[in-house]
Amino acid sequence: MTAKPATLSKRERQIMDLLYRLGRATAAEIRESLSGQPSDSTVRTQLRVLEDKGHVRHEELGLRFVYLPTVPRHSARKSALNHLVDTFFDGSHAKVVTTLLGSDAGRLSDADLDRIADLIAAARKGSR
Amino acid sequence: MTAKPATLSKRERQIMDLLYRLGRATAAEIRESLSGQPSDSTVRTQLRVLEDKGHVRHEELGLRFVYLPTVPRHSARKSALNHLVDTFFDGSHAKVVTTLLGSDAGRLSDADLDRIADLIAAARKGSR
DNA sequence: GCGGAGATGTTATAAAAATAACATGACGGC
DNA sequence: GCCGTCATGTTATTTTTATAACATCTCCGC
Repeated sequence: MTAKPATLSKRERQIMDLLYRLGRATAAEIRESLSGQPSDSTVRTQLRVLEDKGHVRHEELGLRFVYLPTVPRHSARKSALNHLVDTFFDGSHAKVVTTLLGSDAGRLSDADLDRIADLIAAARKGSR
Repeated sequence: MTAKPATLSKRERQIMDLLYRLGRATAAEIRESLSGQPSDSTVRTQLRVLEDKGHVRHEELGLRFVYLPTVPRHSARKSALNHLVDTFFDGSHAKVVTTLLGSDAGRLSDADLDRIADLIAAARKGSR
């Protein structure tokens, strides 16, 4: 029982990101996805540290541990998004949206566009 | 001349974020905005390390140094946004957009909404 | 021209992170 | 039942970070 600090080092952040992508993962799975070839024991140690700090918890699945973030994805992504908006987009949601819509990568389907258009219509109504 | 690693520690990230928010800043300005009360000398040392690693550079303004990121804000924010989209939104731009539009914080003005609507119209045209 | 305020440069030290060696325990065959 | 595999637990070591003391230099005003 050590607990507390809350700040994340670079490797810890990598692991947390991975967990948020995957939802949950075993030590072995995490290890495979990490850059560098960290030893198995390295990864597990870090997971234990993260657990100490309260960032992850584990469930026992059979005899292996499955790790997952303590902060639900939804909350974490909200903070992350806000932080990014403040840091790179002057706090403007609109700037992010226009950037995304303008992106050539264009990962938006017609259905997506429809849904977004609806949201905009709704937002307009609300503000009148 | 040491150079290289490229990975950012937590404090370093704080500083970089700050620089991206402000655009440029002196050691003193950065110090003021950092949590904890790091000594002046601490901050300057870290700035020098960041410079070593190639993340920031400085210009001499009179006799003081003004630090600024080497990677232009635009590029950095692109990477940051992509990373966030991949980590928390399953790689879907649409999900981010709907989240932002749905946010009660509602930082969107009518003018913003108009602009976004235009972009959507354009996107639709493009895909037909 | 001297002294101090406010910069920067250099070097040192404490704390944390990153990595891994070594030890232990639980199946699942043969 | 014994052995090897695959997990986990414990502890140690190296590297990097984080922080700051101490030294130096440059204007500016008196």
